Amino acid sequence: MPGEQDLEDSVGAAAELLGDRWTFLILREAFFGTRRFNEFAQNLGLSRNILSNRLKMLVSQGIFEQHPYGPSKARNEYRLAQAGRDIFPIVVALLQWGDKYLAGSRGPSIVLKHTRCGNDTDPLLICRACHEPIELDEILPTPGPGASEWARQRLSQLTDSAFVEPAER
Amino acid sequence: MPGEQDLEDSVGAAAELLGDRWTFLILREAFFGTRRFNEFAQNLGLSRNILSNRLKMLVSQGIFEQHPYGPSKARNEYRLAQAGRDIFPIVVALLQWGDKYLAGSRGPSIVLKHTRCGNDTDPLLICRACHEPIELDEILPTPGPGASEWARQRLSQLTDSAFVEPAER
DNA sequence: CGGTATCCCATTTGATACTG
DNA sequence: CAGTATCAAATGGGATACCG
Repeated sequence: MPGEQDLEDSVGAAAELLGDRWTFLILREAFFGTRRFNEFAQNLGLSRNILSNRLKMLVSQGIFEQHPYGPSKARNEYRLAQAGRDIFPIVVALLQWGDKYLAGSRGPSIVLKHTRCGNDTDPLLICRACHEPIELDEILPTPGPGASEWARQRLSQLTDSAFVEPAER
Repeated sequence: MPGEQDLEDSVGAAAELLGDRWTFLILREAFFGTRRFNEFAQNLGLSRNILSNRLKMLVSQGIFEQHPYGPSKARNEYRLAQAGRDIFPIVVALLQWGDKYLAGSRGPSIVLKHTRCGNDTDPLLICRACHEPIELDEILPTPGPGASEWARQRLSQLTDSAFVEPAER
């Protein structure tokens, strides 16, 4: 069991839930159109008991929805529900980072094509308010309504751009 | 040992590297300005041997840089290197998803303030080419230069918006 | 085909103790 | 403070066998 004050924020909770050796891969498969149990198992090469666990978890979290199909509806397809579709930005962010730092000399294995405009695209994060690109040193985390007292304390001590190289202390 | 064809893409590689129970939390701490061994240990409540392992891994991956400090430079600070700063979009994406689906009734624990424009912000993903927001059903993954033969095969079979609800098969 | 149950092994975890 | 070493316990993994 971890310390008492972790998981207070959504990063922790989301990482705890999704940050699993297989979960992201299952999700990636889903974004590639995979829907059936055996397709997941074969494409990823994971054993079926684990797949069963993960799928069950993901359904219980509202990330996948089961859709019976086939003769007498005896079988299930796993389709992304809204909570699952909303994971796409996370997958994109992982893809971009991996391409930049892990892809090796051959270059990225996957390129995202934006069918709306026809270009290969490299998604960019902007501020929804002012439409400028998000720069790390222009973002300050502040306590929100759900912040614990501990988190509130910590966050309110942050000065602007806390991560910027500090003077030697 | 997983199947033969997994980890072919950057999502898999990045998830394998970062998708760990503690790694994301350590990174989040770093984005909050934490730099010292004991600060990490205390704020996260993880045991020091594990922290030691993770930090070593993150340094070896170029995510953190060690900066000696203190009397006789005997101690190390862990600062985000460029590869580490570039993880910020992933953390933001996790935060947004977590806030939306896991935060509960109290609301998000962390709000990102864009100091440049002064607003609390909810970062948005847009296409770098046409500047329109990224919609899941307008993105098609295509094989890139580093794609394996297997990945190339699979991706080239994807039709437009593969994840969209299909007709019953 | 679409799972579930069982079993065994490798790894990881966290407590604790120790060192410079 | 900043780690490393050790170790028992829990966990997670895959193989296999089994069921509707």
